[in-house]
Amino acid sequence: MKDDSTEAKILEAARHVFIRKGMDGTRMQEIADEAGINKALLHYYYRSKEKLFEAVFQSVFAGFFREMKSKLVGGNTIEEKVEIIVDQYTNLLDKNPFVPHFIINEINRNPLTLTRIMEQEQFSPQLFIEVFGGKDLQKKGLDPSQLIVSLMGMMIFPYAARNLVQLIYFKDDASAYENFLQERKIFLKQMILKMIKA
Amino acid sequence: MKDDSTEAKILEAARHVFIRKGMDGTRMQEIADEAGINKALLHYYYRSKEKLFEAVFQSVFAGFFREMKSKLVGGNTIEEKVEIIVDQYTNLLDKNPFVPHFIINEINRNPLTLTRIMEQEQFSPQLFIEVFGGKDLQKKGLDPSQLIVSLMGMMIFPYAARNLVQLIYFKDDASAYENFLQERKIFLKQMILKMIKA
DNA sequence: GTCTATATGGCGATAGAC
DNA sequence: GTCTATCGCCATATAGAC
Repeated sequence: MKDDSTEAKILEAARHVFIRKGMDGTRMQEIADEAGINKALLHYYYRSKEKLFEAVFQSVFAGFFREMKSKLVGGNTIEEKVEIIVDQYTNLLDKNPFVPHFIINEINRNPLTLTRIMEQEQFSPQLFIEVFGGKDLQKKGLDPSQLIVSLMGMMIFPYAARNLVQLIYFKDDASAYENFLQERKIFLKQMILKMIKA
Repeated sequence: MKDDSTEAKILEAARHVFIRKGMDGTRMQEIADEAGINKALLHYYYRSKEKLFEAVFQSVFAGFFREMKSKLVGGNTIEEKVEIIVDQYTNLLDKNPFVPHFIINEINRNPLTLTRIMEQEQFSPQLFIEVFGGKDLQKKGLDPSQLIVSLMGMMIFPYAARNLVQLIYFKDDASAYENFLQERKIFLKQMILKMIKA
């Protein structure tokens, strides 16, 4: 049963608007409209725009990290683990395509917000390093952090720069781009395995 | 000899501020302060904030594409070409670390701005596809556009998310991160060659 | 808790003197 | 061309009735 309290409706509406337009670009009126309530109520529940933004950010990324973590415990072979990571990441990005835009803006606004949430959720990059067998990689002369940053870039970029890539490569045909993203899952799994082979 | 006319000083100041804070986050007063002149002068030379922003965007990316293109004509073997692309890209990003942030914001604001400039400068992704030998890749079952999007992601992400990655992996030690980026050049060249091998 | 009305401040833009 | 002063608007935030 979905929480349809006013407070929850506001958070939900704020999530939509903030993710698309960022902190600066968002108007409180727009959030109020989307929530179907009055502007003054926003301030009644969340004292200020800044506080509302923080609440949204918290709710989005606490969930994000929690889900990533829970899925990462499964899988046995390195191939299976790679499959899980790619699928899980793309699932999250398909559901929330504006998250990369949102996160990059907040990184530049206040980098500590995100690390605080990561600590709260006990999420650390060490988790990824272990998944990829950090020791084994180093024996092969591969820096695990270089690999993980590459992985992130390859997965996130087509969403962060979606409008541009879609326009350039697909003449702005959205369904062709969806197809591209779908095929990309297979491509990514292949590439990652290629990269970690000696 | 550097152009120290008022008009040029304004564009330079606007470039700094807009790239860091984006269109919404930038105040005309801040640009005026950085240029050492009065706010009213901004409107004298560039009619509006929007027009000034467009002028900045044009100046940054016309140069960006022109430089990329001129460097891409050199090189013979595929190894040499990869070396050129990685070096050229990282050079540009080292000089303008906030460009990814800037560009991602503008992509979401108005995707057409960028493609218009690309057309002006006769820059097309076909250029990259040719560099990587698109026909050969397809024979190997590799989609050239998937490869190029991956390349972009791997190169750009560590700059777009710099503050976050630096904080997480290097406890916010900037010089350690510079080192990471330096080593990354070698890593990227290795990975790209691995990826395009059968 | 929810609304209408209003205060308060900030920002882009302009007027007009020099 | 460059400045000071100011307009007009819009957005956040609050007051106060219901």
